[in-house]
Amino acid sequence: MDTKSAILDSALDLFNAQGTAEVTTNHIARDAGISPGNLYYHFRNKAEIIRALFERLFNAWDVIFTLDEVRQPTLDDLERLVRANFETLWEYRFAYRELVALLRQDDQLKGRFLQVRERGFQGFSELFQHFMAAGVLPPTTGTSDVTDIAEMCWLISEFWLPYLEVSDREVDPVWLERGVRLMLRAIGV
Amino acid sequence: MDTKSAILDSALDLFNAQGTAEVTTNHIARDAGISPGNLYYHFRNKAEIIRALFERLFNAWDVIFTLDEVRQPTLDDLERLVRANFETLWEYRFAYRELVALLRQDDQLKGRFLQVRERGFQGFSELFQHFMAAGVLPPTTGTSDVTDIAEMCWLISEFWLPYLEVSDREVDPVWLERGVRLMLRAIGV
DNA sequence: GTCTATATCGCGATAGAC
DNA sequence: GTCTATCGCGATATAGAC
Repeated sequence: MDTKSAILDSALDLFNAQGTAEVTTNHIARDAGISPGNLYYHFRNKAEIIRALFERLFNAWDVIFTLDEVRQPTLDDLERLVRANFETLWEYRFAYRELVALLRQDDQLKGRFLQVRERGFQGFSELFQHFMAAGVLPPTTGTSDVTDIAEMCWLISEFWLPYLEVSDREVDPVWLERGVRLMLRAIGV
Repeated sequence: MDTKSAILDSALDLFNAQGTAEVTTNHIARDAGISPGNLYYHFRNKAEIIRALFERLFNAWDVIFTLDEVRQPTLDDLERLVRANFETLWEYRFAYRELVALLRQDDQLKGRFLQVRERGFQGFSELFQHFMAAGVLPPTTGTSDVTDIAEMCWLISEFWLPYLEVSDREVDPVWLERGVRLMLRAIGV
């Protein structure tokens, strides 16, 4: 049993349930079944725990957004991708709930996050180029339009879950599907 | 000079700059130029200050969303409304940055917020009915489609600013206009 | 690697004088 | 209505034994 992982598991659960500000290192240690002192053996402070959780999220993204290069992606691929992304964002829901605050508190995290996000968005935009090339999107659509659509989709991807939470709706498969549908509508299919 | 207002002004500035968790009642008192004890004469605790700031936001919304009843609204009205909403949300940007967390911490605030938001969204949806009636939107569009469009626009209204911040872009008139344009595109004009 | 014990700090909140 | 003084608490982080 890896103590470091146990700490991160507990931290994730508690952050998701109560928020990073409310959860103390003592809470995390107790939930993980270790002493507060031991926690500080594995992590220098709470910020480092948060950064480690973000790295987990980045890894999950890597898996999701690494597309099969051998064939042209389809709209089904896009749907699957968005669904997988929703599920991952739900697993790490504390992150986007508090994102602006977390990034301001930690320059190191901010830099890393922007870097990862930028790469992700670029891959996402390329998807749309593929769609145009494959004729899924009308090829007459101008470049700026494609950018608009990609950005619109990205906005939905990132904020549909917070939107549901703010609306006091259950984040369940039905509402997630609605997010997917809204995105497909944005694309115009 | 109204001390209560001075406290709220200081709190708003500090919350926007640093986040509600980082800002203590002592900070607010110092910024407002009063003693910590005096702050507690006017407000029972920090949560009450936050609720008061949300009430200010609600009032601002009231002004924005109270439409002239005598004439049919136009797309220009919609644009103006969205711009005004962006500006207000920027003035109270701490609110949507931390919204999910703030609502979970305070049931009273949560109930009030959902009530105000629900009313706002209903008024917003009615706008779209007007548009259909006035022929700005194609009348053939189904009811569920209109709901989709309204929800899409609402999502943009609420999260375009956080989206900009997460993107590390300046929240300036140019980027705000882009939000408006994205919304008009969602409507299909 | 993990524990217990503890130092240090600062926040939220109250009491009581003016 | 405003101040100063202060209590009580709990959080972060470290020291040192095992």
